[in-house]
Amino acid sequence: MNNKQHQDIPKQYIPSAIEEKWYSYWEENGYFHSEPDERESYSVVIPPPNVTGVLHMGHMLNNTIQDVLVRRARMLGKNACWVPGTDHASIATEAKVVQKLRKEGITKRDLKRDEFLEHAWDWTREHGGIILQQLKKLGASCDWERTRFTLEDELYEAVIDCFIDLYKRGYIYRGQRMVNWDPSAQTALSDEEVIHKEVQSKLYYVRYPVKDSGEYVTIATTRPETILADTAVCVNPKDERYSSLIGKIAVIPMVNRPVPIIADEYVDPEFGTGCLKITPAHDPNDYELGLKHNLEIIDMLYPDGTVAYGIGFYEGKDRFEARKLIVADLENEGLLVKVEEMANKVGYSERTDAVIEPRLSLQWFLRMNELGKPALENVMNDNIRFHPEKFKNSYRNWIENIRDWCISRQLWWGHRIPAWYFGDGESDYVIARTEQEAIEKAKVKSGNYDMNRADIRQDDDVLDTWFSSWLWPISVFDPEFIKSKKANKELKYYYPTQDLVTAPEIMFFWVARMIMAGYAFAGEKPFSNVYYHGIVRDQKRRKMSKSLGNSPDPLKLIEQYGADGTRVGMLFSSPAGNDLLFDEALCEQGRNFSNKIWNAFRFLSLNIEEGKYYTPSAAFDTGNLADSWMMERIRTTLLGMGEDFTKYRLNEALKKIYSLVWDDFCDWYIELCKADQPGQHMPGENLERALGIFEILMKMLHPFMPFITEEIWQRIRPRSADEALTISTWPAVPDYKFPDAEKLFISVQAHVSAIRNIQAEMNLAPKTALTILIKPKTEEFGSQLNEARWIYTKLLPVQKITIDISAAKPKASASAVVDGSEIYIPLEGLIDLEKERERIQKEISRLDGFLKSVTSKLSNKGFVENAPNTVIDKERQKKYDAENSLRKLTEQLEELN
RNA sequence: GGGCGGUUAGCUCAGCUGGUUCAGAGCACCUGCCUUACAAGCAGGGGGUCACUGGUUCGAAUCCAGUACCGCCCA
Repeated sequence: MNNKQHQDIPKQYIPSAIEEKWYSYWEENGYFHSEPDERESYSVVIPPPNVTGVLHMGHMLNNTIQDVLVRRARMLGKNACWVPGTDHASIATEAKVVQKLRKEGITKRDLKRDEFLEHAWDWTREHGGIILQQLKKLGASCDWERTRFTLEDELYEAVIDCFIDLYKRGYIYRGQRMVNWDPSAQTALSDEEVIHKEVQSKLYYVRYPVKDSGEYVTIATTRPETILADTAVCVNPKDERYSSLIGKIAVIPMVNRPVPIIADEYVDPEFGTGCLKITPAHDPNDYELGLKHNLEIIDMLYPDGTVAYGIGFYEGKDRFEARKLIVADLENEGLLVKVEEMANKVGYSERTDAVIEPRLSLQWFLRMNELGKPALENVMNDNIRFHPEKFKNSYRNWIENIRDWCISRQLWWGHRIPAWYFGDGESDYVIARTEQEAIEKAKVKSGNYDMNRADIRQDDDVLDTWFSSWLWPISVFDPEFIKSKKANKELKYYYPTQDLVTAPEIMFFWVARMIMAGYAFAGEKPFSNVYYHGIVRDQKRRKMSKSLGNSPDPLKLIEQYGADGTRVGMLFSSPAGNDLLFDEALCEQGRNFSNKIWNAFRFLSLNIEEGKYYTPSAAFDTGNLADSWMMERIRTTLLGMGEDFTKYRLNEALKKIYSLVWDDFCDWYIELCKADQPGQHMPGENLERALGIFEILMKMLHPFMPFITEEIWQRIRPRSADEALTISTWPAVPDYKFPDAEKLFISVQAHVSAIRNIQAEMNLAPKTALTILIKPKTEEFGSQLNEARWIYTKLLPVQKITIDISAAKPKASASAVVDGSEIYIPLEGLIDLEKERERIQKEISRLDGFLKSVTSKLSNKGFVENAPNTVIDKERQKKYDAENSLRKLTEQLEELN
């Protein structure tokens, strides 16, 4: 390194000036591209964001974590492959397109399927992939040549193949079932897409006349409008209050429908009146009871949630409007007994936030029982590891209570179900990849060999988005695999992937189903580890969302604090599985750290002598205490970080390197490298060693802060394209150890701190030259300290330093006892006796308290008899040391009086 | 209703295998400093009955049980 290239290093780090430069450099040189080779593979598939989405804080966290893992794996010499891509997000995207069209005065109903899809593709082309460009700003080291989209031709085919395959295997069936109906999007939803929220509702008590008796039976309901579709009243057979009613006929109000009063254990006598109205068409439990007791099923709602024709009341009114109307009417007729306030759970659509209506509907379902078995087993036995582990429990709970998956959606944007109908019967359909194939199959199934394309029609519906993304870890590598069953080179090499990084909220939607698909199609897990990170929340613990407007713009954060600073900010308070209370102050801390690193580098640069060239040195001076200590610190930090990474404690690993760079390297090591006199350059060999250490630190920091580390790495010396930091190797843990050097250095640090404390407490001007007298605790320690004299001189304004085991405390001096050694600072004329007494008294009481606890421990018979010898010896040593120090301090105090 | 997790400094959280003064970090706070890099900095400092109660143990923030409160997931 020479100074030519380091002129005019700005005093403050300006990330924007370098981030784009290095990202382009990395990309141009293909560092992120991976091809199968003889190395061990390390693959990660991105949780594909919505194709038309924009980067939010959740993506920032998610992708920062992935990038750290991927970059470190790359540096460990693995063939790292991070596959990026986007999801077509069926319902979310379709909703956006519908909304956009509405603004243009077009309703979906006005359009044919093809026309609508054309609009959707326009929208996708316009907004699609923006998010991937944004990820580059974050530094994400994805293999962009492998970018995938769930609705691209190849992946589309894979999903169709998947449907056909599962149908053949008997896992997919079509049936009339109670589904979650979203009246706003007018589609069925899976159980997972329904969010149950607790709301304040009203419980209405309504009287139904009992036929020919003059009696009434009172039911309680939160949805009185469904009374119109009641087909029974049910009581518990053990409920003596109602036993006389069983078998009689109740008359449904308004519609005057006679219905049976039946008995079933299902009814909870404690709830409401103990009398349950049964509406088989609009409640899942009622539906089951309906089947059991063979009740009539009356559907009273249109798909848009309005009251259907033929019910006789409130036709065309929205369900909630109808609720108000029927309550008023019931009241007028004197049938409304009372209304109670009640908290209950109501299901809402995850996407449209509409209140879900349970609705009887003909849909496609996937049987989950068999698929769930290997998926459960391999998570419970840690073949697939969850981090943190606690999520195994909810995963188990979900799979063990799993119900069949409703996979059809009444939408157009997505993978169209490959079912073709040739009649109106429930089984008048065939499953086929193409229309031609469908015609042939339909001929066979119907026995009508005159069929042509006019006689069949394809199912209008598409498949649930997750029915495509559950194939993601397979299909991104080999879209043909589902059909061919023969893995291509890529799938063989990259599958199973290593780590999946995602949020627990999509554990059921996606993670569980990927695992099922992995075993169902590849016979193998899709990934070995799942890292669940928390949700990014604001200071009030609210989830960050666009609608709340409480989310900062990630790109603005990057602009303001740098990508590196923002990454550090996100990672800092984000242990796995814990929610992150986002605070810009964290990014600020990250930016400050960038600046610190920058200035450490700047300082070293400023020490370069005109015209000289320096080579960073990997060798270090074993005779130099600072070097040995620093290398030991690097060694233990590498070990610690390695352990943190295996446990996915990225924030811990970051904290370790952060502290190594800032607290050790900047605050101590660089200080000790400095020349003796202001204005002088650092000695050449010091500089080269410091640069050598700096290189190691840049490597250790690179996965977390890729941009600034690459910039400095390239500034330290000129590098060819194969010497970029991004593709360099992670530092090996050195096999040499210097625990003694570390120990000694820590003692010296403690001395320096004690002296600084005296300086501060005695209000000495920082430059007041000090005479330091150290009385070491042992002869041997004294000679060790002698070797380290230069450290005191470098870090303190030393006039004279004496290390002498027979030293006596000079008059009017401040003093301290550090680990048995005594330090005296003569302060003739400067000392404030009162303050010094206070200082020492404080230390005495601290030690006194400590001594008491140690003594009581040692005088405890049980302890001495039971504790291991090593522990007892330690306690005795502590007691001895404390007594020793206390004695010295007491003497010092007496001398002051 | 079922399951899971949490409660440690003003705030956000570490504390992993019970044993070092183990009660810690960052931020915030107080004091002093523009010291040959960095005021986005340096040095020094104050601050917690580890939710509560009981148990196990020679020894508990740590293990167990109960209580209170908070959060999440599922029905």
